[in-house]
Amino acid sequence: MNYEFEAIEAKWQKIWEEKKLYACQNGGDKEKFYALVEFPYPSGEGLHVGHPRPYTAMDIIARKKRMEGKNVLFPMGYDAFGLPTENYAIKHHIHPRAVTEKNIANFRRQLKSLGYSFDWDREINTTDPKYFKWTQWIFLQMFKNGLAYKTKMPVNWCTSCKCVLANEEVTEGVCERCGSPVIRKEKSQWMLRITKYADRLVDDLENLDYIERVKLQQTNWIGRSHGAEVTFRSTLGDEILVYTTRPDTLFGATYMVLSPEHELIGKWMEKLENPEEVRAYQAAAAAKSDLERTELNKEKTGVKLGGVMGINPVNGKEIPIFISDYVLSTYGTGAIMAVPAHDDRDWAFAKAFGLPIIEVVAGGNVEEAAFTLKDDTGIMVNSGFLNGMTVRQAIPAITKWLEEQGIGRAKTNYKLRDWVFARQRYWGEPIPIVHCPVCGQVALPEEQLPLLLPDVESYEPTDDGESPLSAITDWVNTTCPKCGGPAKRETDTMPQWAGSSWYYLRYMDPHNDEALASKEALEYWSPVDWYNGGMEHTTLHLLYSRFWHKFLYDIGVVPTPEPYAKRTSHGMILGANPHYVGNFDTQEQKDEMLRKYGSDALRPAVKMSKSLGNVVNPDDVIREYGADTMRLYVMFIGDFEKAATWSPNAVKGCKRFLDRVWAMAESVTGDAAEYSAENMSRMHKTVKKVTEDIDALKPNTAIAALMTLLNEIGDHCNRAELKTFLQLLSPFAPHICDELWERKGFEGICSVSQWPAYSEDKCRDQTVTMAVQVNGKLRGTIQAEADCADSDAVAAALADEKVARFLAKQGGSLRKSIVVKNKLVNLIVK
RNA sequence: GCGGGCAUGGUGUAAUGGCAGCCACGGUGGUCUUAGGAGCCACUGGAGAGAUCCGUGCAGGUUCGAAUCCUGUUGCCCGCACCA
Repeated sequence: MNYEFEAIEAKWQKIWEEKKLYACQNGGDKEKFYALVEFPYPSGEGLHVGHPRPYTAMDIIARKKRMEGKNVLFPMGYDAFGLPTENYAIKHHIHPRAVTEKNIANFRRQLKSLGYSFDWDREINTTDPKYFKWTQWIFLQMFKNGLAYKTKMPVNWCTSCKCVLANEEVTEGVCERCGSPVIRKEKSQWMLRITKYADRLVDDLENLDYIERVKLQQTNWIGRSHGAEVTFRSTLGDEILVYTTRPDTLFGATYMVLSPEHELIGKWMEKLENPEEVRAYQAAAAAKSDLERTELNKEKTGVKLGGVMGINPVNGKEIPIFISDYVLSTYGTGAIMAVPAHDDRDWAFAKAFGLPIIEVVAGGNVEEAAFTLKDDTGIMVNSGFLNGMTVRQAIPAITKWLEEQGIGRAKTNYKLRDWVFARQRYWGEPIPIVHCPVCGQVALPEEQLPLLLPDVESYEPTDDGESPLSAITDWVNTTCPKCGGPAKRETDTMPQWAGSSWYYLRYMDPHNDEALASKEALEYWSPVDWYNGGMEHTTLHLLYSRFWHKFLYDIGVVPTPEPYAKRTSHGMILGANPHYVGNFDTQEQKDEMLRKYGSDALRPAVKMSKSLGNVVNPDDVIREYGADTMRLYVMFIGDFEKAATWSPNAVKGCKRFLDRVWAMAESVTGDAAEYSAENMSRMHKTVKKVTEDIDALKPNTAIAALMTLLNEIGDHCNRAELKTFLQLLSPFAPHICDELWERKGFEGICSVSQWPAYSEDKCRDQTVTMAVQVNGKLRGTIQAEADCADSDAVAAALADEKVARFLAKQGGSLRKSIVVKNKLVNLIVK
């Protein structure tokens, strides 16, 4: 009989579901293991081939841990609030809830068709009121603890989504989601005080088992820098506070720069000699989108404030004050002292405006370029009492002096901004706050949670930037929970990242009505042992959820200071680029592609997209080759951490492998309960290799080892060897293994059988092939007894025919020999 | 500009100081066949008839020995980007 994957996969998926084979318990004698993958956003397009890569990898880990006797929590759910669903609902006049339900049903079907060992009893959905009740509850705790606040501030505004965006959602000045330009807009916004946790979010990374690039990216994003705040005075008498990481260069400050939005400018405006010019510059800066600011950042612009000067506190020198948009109002104090000799941007500005450049750290040529090294390379000059010190010595010395003079202090700054936590859209969690004209912002009493979304006629965002909820007057108008007077509900909703910031906790106890999860469940399962997800979430979801978790830890809700013990990340799956020049034979065609698509035509692989027509639908692959082949291929495609290109041909190779596994199983006869002597070390080696490679997240080489084993023993495999082979393959291709296990009459179900053991001892061969080098170059190989004495190996090497011939030809005598046990002999001859 | 990563056959890749190219795709030849876009077998880094020689982006270095470590350099990818 042939390998009929369609019937087999349907059969086993049904059995697993009916037996609840992969359900786990909260508690028990077994050691717990919590494996987590990022839950998907259930889009209308369905599962992308990118999804099965991380999901299959963690499924393999979960399945192996289960076979190793652990109590494994491996859950799945849906992060279902969000704009695409809402936009689809608007376009097709359907309620977003209906769209969400339809999409989830499709995702669930697709996930089940891949045979993942999720505990389906724990499925969650962030748009379920029973779920978002607790999202709202956490928000209220933050509000009560002063971490959620509303403030008027310039925000990122997407001109197409008509919605504010978090800093993390803006890339190169455009909306990360839709690619439209983002502009700055003054708006009153709910914010979360993530900056309060900045230090802990950086420092606690140290003890986490995260891959290095995730730690680095989070550290860079938080962007902690140490420096000093220094108070300058103006000739009009005001104090101007600046932030600098280089207080050592204070004597070299030859001018100052304020951001165009700085408050002192308004105060001075009356007294300025050039108010028109200043106002014009401010207006121009305000009108620029982030994109324009980014594009124009090479050329420095600015306006000198006429009629006011700054006074350098270290030497009393009067220096000019400029406004320029290279100084950001949102970082530091929005004002800087400019030291052109030792800062690249200040240098460029000084050159453009003909300002003096005073060297205060010797070691470079400040007329040619700024000298910016912050180590012991340079010596302080032109700097009064700092002269002769290195930069490293000067920084604490000047900081101490500033503190003594009462005009400055050490200061730490962060690039991290507070999190803009509101969206002017319908399909999100309502913010459970009431605005009372008497009492102000009032938290909704917890017993009134969840605060449900009202049904509305239209989900269209309004042009004035208000949420569609603002038009639902019977929902908006309410009474104040505090004073009972008339009040209005908050009409903004939470951003998409809200629900996903704590979802891993809900899986621990998903049906709890009393708490987000029981104390016992949280104690038992925390922390997540292994979390795999995309690099694109490093500074968004991953950072946000660490922040929420730390807050929940501080108020005693969760038992651990960090949510995830280990974090790994997968590479993207790319599609073939139809415009790639390598696809074309004639020079004319190549030129045509280059002309049309530019450097894009030089990439063989690109992100899959509908417009390129290179999208692969998992349903099609499963229909043609089966889920086991699909799983195997996405794991075999290449290094898990790197981007990989989908190859329709390579999929066939995985199908062929499974066909051969089927044929091998059918051919096995007899009742051997032990490996044959001939295959002994081979079996043990493969068990070791597969065991270690799964733990090291190298599924590609584990599969290669299984393919090698099949090639080696396929035609003389005994029953014991087949049993182990099926168990090793089972996490990768569970359906075919369970089927063959049953057909061959093994006991129980392969998927939950005990993971095979190996012994180091039996991994060793009796005789080994050793390479023989002469002066480091390979000249032959010898067969030697394993672990033989070095002298025996050398003797055997010298006796080898090829080696002897070479030595005779070359002449000279043996000076030295290096033996690497069981591997190599290197003869040094001169 | 800053931070990180990568570079190996026709292709995806493997080897992380010890026989470069495991495994797979593709290719060539054979076999079976009414047929082969199925299966099976053999070969498949380059040059050479061969013994051999050459070969991991490029140039150096360390080492008995380097794809692997170090220095420099070129190209590509990712993240951040006027963060003082």
